[in-house]
Amino acid sequence: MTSEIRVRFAPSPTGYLHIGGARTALFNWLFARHHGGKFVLRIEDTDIKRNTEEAMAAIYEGLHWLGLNWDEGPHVGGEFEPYLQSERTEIYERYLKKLQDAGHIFEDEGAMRFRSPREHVIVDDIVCGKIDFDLSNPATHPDMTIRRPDGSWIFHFVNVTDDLEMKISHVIRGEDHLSNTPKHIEIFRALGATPPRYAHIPLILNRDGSKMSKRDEGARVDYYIRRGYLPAAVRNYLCLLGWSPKDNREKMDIDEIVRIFDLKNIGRSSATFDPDKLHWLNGDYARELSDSEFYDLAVARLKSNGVKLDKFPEKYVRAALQTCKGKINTFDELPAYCGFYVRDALGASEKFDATEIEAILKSTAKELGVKVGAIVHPTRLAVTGSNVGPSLYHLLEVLGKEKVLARIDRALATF
RNA sequence: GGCGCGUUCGUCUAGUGGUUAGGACACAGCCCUCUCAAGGCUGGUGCACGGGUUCGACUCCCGUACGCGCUGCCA
Repeated sequence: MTSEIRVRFAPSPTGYLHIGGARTALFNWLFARHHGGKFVLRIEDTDIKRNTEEAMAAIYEGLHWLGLNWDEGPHVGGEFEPYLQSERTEIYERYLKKLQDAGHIFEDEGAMRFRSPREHVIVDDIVCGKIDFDLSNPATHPDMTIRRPDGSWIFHFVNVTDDLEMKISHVIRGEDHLSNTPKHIEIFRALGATPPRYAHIPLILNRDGSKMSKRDEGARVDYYIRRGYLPAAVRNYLCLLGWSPKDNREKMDIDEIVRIFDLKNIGRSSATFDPDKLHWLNGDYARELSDSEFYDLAVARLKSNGVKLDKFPEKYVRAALQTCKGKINTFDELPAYCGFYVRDALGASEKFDATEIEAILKSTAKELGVKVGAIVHPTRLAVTGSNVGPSLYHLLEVLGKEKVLARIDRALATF
């Protein structure tokens, strides 16, 4: 008998990876990594209507982006192949037969139903504690269908069958499944098997307390990919939703989280997703990027936005982007932030450097008896057309003497 | 409706009988400063409500309210 830790993430291919699902996957992954166990990916595509290749690709992409690699599942294979429920029909038939032979199944207008033992079922949940469910009343807990007349399978049955067949030791899933758990335990027992341990994690809600749904753009992982978030930051933020290191730490290295992750430290109440906090945390990660990492990400971002960086000398681009490093929280803010750099170009002249510019502006301000800001602001506006932006001195240096003077002249002529 | 779960600043959370109820995001002010950020400092806002138990409850028990989930031949 092995006591190997085996957990799974079993999403239905809906066309995108839900942020809540991503966190469920993350917690399973953390648990597996912490214990040196296995993280299995299983696609629950019993509902053929929405089972498409693209829908599954969205799940793979999201998990990859977050760095949640699976040890068994699609693409990587494993001892319990296949990992798509649509390809496991024979296994389900076998298990159905088993239940039938043991007298747990009856037919109802062509559908197969599981006859409940009609007892109390105690769910001993790692997060929620012991909960007593009374399933004795058929009126309130009808016998569940496990197979439709057309032969397709119902979630409860195939989910349990696969968990059993794949030797899943711990089921870590959303709390929306808590009420389903006693039914699942009934099937395990009818199959003569010991149910896995359960850990139901709190749900992630919207600002208004509603469940995050596909309608909310922030509910999809691909939204964060598109908006230029850093996967490590999103992952870190997700860890903080429902789980806590208990010592006030927030920004944490994933290796450290793996080291201390414990289901015992998962909370009981649902959490509201806070875009502001994620934005802040992402900024923290962005500021920590090395110059080259920042440069690579920035260039990729600008190019995907249609900016033709090839028209500019790399030296100029590097200098320009360098002044933006540490200023932005997400990369989708970059085009608007530094766009003026590339509207038209001019190489920086040698003597026209930041130190010199700063000295000139400061001495001029002193002569005029005004604060430096009184000069800096108009200059910035004249040169950049905006009252916000990177450090003026560096900005001017990078822009170059000729262009700067030309713009100032033009601005002055306008008034 | 029935069953289940939950309820600490606006949000994420720490806290398991005695704390000035702590941290973070957001917000406001100040400092720094060429702007914006970043950083530093300061500030306000919180234990859903009502009963118990107790010398003493945010912490334990009961109830109420509110929220969420399940109650499918969805997953």
